[in-house]
Amino acid sequence: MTEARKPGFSDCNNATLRRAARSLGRFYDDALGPTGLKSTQFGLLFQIHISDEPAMGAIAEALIMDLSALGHTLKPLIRDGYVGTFPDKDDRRVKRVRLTPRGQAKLDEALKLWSIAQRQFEEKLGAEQAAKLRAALDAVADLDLEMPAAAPSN
Amino acid sequence: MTEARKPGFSDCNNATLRRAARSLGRFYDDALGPTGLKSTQFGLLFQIHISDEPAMGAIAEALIMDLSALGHTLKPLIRDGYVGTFPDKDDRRVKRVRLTPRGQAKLDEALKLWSIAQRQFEEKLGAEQAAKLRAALDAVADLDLEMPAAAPSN
DNA sequence: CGGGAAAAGTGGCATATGCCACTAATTGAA
DNA sequence: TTCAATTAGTGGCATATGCCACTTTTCCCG
Repeated sequence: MTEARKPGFSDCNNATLRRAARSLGRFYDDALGPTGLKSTQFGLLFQIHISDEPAMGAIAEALIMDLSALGHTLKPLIRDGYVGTFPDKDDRRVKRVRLTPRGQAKLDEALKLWSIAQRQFEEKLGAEQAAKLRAALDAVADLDLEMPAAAPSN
Repeated sequence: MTEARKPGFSDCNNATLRRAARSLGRFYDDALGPTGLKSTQFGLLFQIHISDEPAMGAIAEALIMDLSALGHTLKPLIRDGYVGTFPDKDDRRVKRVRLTPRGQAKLDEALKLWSIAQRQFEEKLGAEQAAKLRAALDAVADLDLEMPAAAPSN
């Protein structure tokens, strides 16, 4: 049993990517478990940390995620007091985000566990393989994928 | 502007993977848009299609997803009449899944659009790069990732 | 300067995924 | 045979993500 995959199985790049994402996500989630953060939240806190009080749009762009999705994802972090927001001085449409001291502390705590998971993963896959994989993934993410938009705009 | 990523940015394999998944997912979702299926649903229908009336557990294992998550994901597909379930003859705990004629037709319809997206993606990234990437992703997914489980079982 | 277009978020709705606590069936001993 | 352990799913709860329709601000052009 357990012959899970058949030859010619799934050549779908997207399906393969998601499958790996579920697998790896579980691993990092488990590693971060003690902090109470999901790996996605950790990634978000980290992105905010390395940015300078970024606007929501900037975060969404960096992470290639929908702006409204970011807003939703941010809520539990705000509720738990890890991040705070404030309006931009010059453009009242813009909402900037930053870590609270509590959020910074939580990130520091999470970074320790993250680095363990990261190391373990790279031990299994090989640091070079991992680096190549990340590079390939970044290439995919930054690809200019647009549907041909069959219908001429008018 | 748009200097999204800084050097030494995110070395997190998981974050990089998710970012790429969001990006690629959007592309395939757009491509499948006309069918009303999300790329995840397409993948699920396809997995059921290539299996022989698989049990839910078998699908979950193949896709490396949580069994309950699979159950949830299956609901809209059942509601829309694309898949049906029935109890296993020998083990009443087991619930098997199969495509309905309507589901088969929808899958056929989706496959056409999927292949266009797939081709376009591989044109941009390069078929060989894509194949290598899928292989690497499968390797990651099938890695035996386990937390060291610090606490001895008892 | 006035009004329409563009930009940045928000809220609602729907799917994707996970974990946990349970229930129903089976299996494996004693 | 009987009961504890295991297996397969279900349901509830929470986060992750997207799209769409709006609202508020800015921008920019005539």
